[in-house]
Parts: sequence; C-alpha cells; structure tokens
Amino acid sequence: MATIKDVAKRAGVGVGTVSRVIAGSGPVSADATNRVRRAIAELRFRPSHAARALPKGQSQTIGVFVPLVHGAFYTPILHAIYATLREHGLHMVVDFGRTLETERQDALAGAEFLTDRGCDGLLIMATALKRADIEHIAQLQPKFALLNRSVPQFRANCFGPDHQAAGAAAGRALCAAGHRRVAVIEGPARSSDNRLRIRGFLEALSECGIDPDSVPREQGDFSPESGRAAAEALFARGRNFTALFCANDEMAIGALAAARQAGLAVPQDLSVMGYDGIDLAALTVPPLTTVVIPWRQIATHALHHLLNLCYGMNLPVPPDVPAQVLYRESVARIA
Amino acid sequence: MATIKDVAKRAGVGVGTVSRVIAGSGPVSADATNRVRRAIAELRFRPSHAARALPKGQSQTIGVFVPLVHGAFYTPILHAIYATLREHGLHMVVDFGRTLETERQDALAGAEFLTDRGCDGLLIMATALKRADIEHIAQLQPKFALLNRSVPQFRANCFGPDHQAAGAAAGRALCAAGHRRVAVIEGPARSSDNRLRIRGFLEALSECGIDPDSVPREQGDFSPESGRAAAEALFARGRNFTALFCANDEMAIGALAAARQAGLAVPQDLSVMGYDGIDLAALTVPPLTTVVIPWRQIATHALHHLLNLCYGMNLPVPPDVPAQVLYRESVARIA
DNA sequence: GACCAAAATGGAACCGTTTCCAGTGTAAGA
DNA sequence: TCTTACACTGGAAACGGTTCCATTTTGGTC
Repeated sequence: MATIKDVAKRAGVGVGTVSRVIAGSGPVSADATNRVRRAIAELRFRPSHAARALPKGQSQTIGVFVPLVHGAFYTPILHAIYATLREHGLHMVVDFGRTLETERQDALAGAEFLTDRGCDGLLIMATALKRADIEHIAQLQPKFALLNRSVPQFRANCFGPDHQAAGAAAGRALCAAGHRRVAVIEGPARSSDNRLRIRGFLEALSECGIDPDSVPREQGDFSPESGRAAAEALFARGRNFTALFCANDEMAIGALAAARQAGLAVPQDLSVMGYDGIDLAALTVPPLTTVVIPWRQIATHALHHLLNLCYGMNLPVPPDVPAQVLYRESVARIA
Repeated sequence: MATIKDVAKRAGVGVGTVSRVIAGSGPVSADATNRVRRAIAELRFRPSHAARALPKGQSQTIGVFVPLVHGAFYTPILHAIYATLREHGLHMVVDFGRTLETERQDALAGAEFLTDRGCDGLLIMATALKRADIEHIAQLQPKFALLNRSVPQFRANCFGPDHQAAGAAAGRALCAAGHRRVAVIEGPARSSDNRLRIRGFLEALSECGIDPDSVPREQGDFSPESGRAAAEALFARGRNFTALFCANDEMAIGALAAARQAGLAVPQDLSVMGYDGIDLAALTVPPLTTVVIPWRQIATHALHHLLNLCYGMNLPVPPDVPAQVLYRESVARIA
C-alpha cells in the first residue's frame, strides 16, 4: 500500500504539502495541488484510518449500541440515526447485543468496544443498564447519550418517551371502547421501560374502576414468538377478557397469530392493542391499533444532542411530541 | 488517558514488558506481570485501538456491508454473522446502504469505508453490483466474500442460493396444488437474484403447461408496503388468478394485507406464496407458505471462507442445503 | 530596486502502540 | 570455575499520518 511519503516523492513535494492537500488545511499552490492529486490517483493512495486517528485524537465516528441486531423495532431507529449521521458526513460504528437477557453486559462491553475503537461519542440504547453502569460509561467516554433509559444523575444525556403516560393512554383507550375485562402481555421485568408502560396502563384501568389485581398477565420477551406463547397461555387460563394489551407490537403480532389458531376473530371475539407503532403494524391482519411512540424522532434528537456535545454543533433538540393511540382495526368498541 | 509509557513507569518496567503482558507474547516474570497488571488497573489504562492497529497492520475486524439497516430480511443474516464473529473473538464493523435504489453506489462506498477502516476482510451483500464493481472491490481489498451475488471470475468468493432452482420449486408447488392461473409480484429488475427466481418460477410453470406470458406481473421493491401496493394493482386489473407468488416474504405480508382489504379470504379465495422463509412468515394470518432459503447457513459459510482467507483458519465450508418449500396455510389445494 | 507581508513549502517531532535486538542475570553442564 | 543456553528485560525503531515551525518564494508598494 502506498503511503503519504510515496505520494510526496512522486509529486516532488514534502509530506506536509500532501497532507494539506488531502485535508484542505492550509494554503497550497494550484500547481502543487495538481501534482499531488495526480500522484494520489496514480498510486491509488488511500490514507490509513489508524494512522490518521492517532495524532488527531478524533475519528469523525459515533459509536452506537443497540440491544438486538434483528427485529422490527430496533432497526428503524438505527436507520434514522444512520441517516442523520450521513447528513453530517460522519461515520457510524455499531455494536449489537446478543440477546435481551444479556443486554446489560453486552451494552457495557459494547461501550468499551466502541470507546476503544476511538469513537468520538456514544449513543447507547439499553434499558437494562443500572445507575452504576451508566457512571462507568460516563467515565469511559463522557460524551454519550442514552436512549430509552433515564437516570436523574445524567438527566441531560437521557432521551426517551414518557412510557407511563403512553401506557396510560392505552388503558384509557381500551376503557373508552367499553372494555372492562382486560388482559396484558408484558415484557421482561428487567426492562425498565416495560415496567413503566405497564404501570401506566394499570393505573389508567384503575381510574376507570377496574381492579388492576384482577388483570391476568403473562410475560414475554418482546419477540413475536413469545407473544404467541403468552397469548396461548392466557387463553389456556380461560378466556374471560375482551381485550388484550401487549407491551409491544411484535408480541401483538404473535398474539394475533395465536388468536387465529384458537379460532378467535379479531376484533369481534377479542380486541388486541399494541405498543410502539412499528411500520409492520399497519400490515397485520387485521391492522393493529397501537400506541405510536415517535421513536425515530426521539433517536434523532438524542443524536443531535450528542453531536452538539462532540463537535460543538448547534443542532436543534426540541421537546418530543407525545405518544398517541393510533386507531386501526384490531380493537372493537363494545357495549 | 493513560498510555503504555505511564503504565511502564508506574510498574517500574519498560514499555516492551507492558506490551508483552497485554498481548501475552514473549516471556515475562510473574513478578513483573503482577506489577504491570496492577498499574494497568490503577491507571485504568486502555490500549488505543488506532495506535495498536498501526504497527500491527491487522485489526481483528471484519467489515460487513448490508443493503438496508431495517427490515425483516437482512438483520437475521447480520445476526448470524455477528454471532459467528464473536465466537472467534473478532470484531465487526457494519456499513449500511440507504435505499435499495442506491444499493450499488452505497456498496461501493461501503467497501471503501470499511477498507479505510482497516478491516482485515470484507463481507459484502449486494445483488446490484456489476462485474467491474467487484473487480474494483477486489483491488481495494483482495480478502472479500460476496453474499447473494455470483460472478464467474470470482467464483470462489461468491456465496448464495440457487435462486433459479428455488423459484422453480415454488412454481412446481403451485402447479401441484392445482393452480393454473397464477400472478406474480416481483422485486426490482436491477436485482439479479430477483430475476433468477422469477425466471425459475416461470420456467416451472411453463413445464406444467402454463404460458409464462399470460402471467400477470407487478413490481415491488421488496418492502411490505410495496407488496401491498402491487397486490392492489393486480386486483385492480381484474382478479383472474387463484394463486399469487411473491418474490419475497415481506411483499407477501403486504399482499396478505391487501387481500384482506379487498375482502378476499386467504387461502380460500386466493393462495399466496412467499419466498425466503423469514421468521415472521410463521406468524402471519394465515401462516405463510414459502420457499425457505437457508440464509443464515449461507452467510455463515461465506464468513467461514473469509476467515480462512484472512486469518489462515480452517473453518468448514460445506455445500449449502437446497431451498425447500415450507407448506403452511396460505396456499390451498384446488380442484 | 529594495523592502515587506503573505503565501507556500519541507521536514522534524509527535501520536501510542508493537517488534526486534542487544544486553543482563541465572542455572545447568563441562 | 568457566561456558553455554535461556529466560527475561529495556529501549530504539517503525507504523503512517498531522501539525507546527523555520525557511523560501511570491507579489505588491514605495
């Protein structure tokens, strides 16, 4: 591989001049610029990223951690982040968790990996992180933003929706449609955002005069398959409910499949409500009524904040729009 | 940030010794090892990735390009790649394309980004790449593997299913179920794998005595939404077919939604067949009959080949299992 | 033609590692 | 006691860029 010295020699200039041509820093005569450009092309010179990052101490790269590679939930968020980064000519290095069970340790390992990688800032999505973990990350790389996890100590670095309010909106919507007997498929207990949305949902029910303790609940792991299994377990316990709230859309998709398998028509025999507002929810059979969280927007704002931090930019970080129930066809109004 | 020199000073040894302790290369006395380890811990020393990669010329990192961040198709493949990489203690840097339209140029830019990033090898998934593009990539980084794109010149580096055979299997399955009037939702014409599977499908139909030219066709872009639109267009042209073959499962999901919207029961009024065998296809309403391509396996084998190339490993690269039709409930047998 | 500021330039020092080589200390063998 | 081998060690050189400083060149002014 050709180095900057080879280019300098070929162009008949010093290495400093070559560097200035490449980076556009400092004055270079038109003549020298041309000779350097030609030499670069002829030698197919490509500057080494490692050699470049070493003296500069900056890599124009943001590190992103996402709990899972797959699934309909995380990837659109990643897409939004990536698009924004590209707009600003920045690079992204992603690290993924293996499973939701190992999310916490994966996120910690990911933060180390990304920091070691010379990322200028970290955008981390992991609800399973404890306060001490976040302190650890802050020590590793003070320039970071947290997505969907909030701790008072780092309030300014935390971005995410008000899950409790959003959960409450779901509860109120079901009550308003006349449902009095409701079941819930919740996510993993370790996930703080799950706990909040379930709490909000049950509180709303309570305000409508429904005893939260009477609500049958099953737990899934946010995957469609787990939603199916949870729904089946719920059906097996005797189907004395008219509506089913799922802690995310993917589990709701599984619940829809389970309902069909059980011979239940949605929404005539059973209403199903999701959460998150993933794109796929528009294309289920029937189309899913869900609580839309403006995830892409939230992610973009978190990133804006991070870029302001890292590069002294001045990107807007407006308050997020609140979550809203999107009425499609999976919830029926009953007497 | 502490450097290796600080550690050496604190431990009262030379930098060479510290480096040997960290890398486990060369002999170091137990005493020195302990002092170094302690100093590392006390100073919270973390070796700089950039400084390390510079003299070594290797980064223990594989670069992966995937056409899209989001969607149900690419991410499980990425997941399989990531899992294998972790098993071998290697890192991954991913680059994504923006849209399927820009796949070709994004893949090219991605190859450059990943190479500049010091990746030891490249795993690239992009059907839109032309032969010259691949030559360019080979020049950039001779250690590469191609997923789902095959060119004779680089036969050994290419991995992917036999789309034509798989498409034919779909066609035969529909014929065997008694369907004589069939429609097709195909993917983008620029996508070589799409062309192959459609060709195989139509050839199989032809062998069953169905005129390929009589088959109504609409084009989508592999997204669920485009599948819905294509199905609607097909319905609008008069629904004189009993079965619909979709070039991938995601478009089939969209077609299912369109069918419901049109008041068509699947499979009673219309049979729908997918392609790929994504996980979600098991949870649609009704569960989708599809051609299962062993994508995870293919990706793993491509990666094995690449690792053998990069690190002189000796990982198995067995022939892939052929694609198979998985019968679920979206295709009816008719008279 | 002399002078000066600004533009342009070459090259040394530096970034933080790895690697290699020369050198020291020690134990075993003659 | 003297070699000899070997384990261990320190430090210089190298990796390929960026940056800064000293120096040369240029163009404009009087």
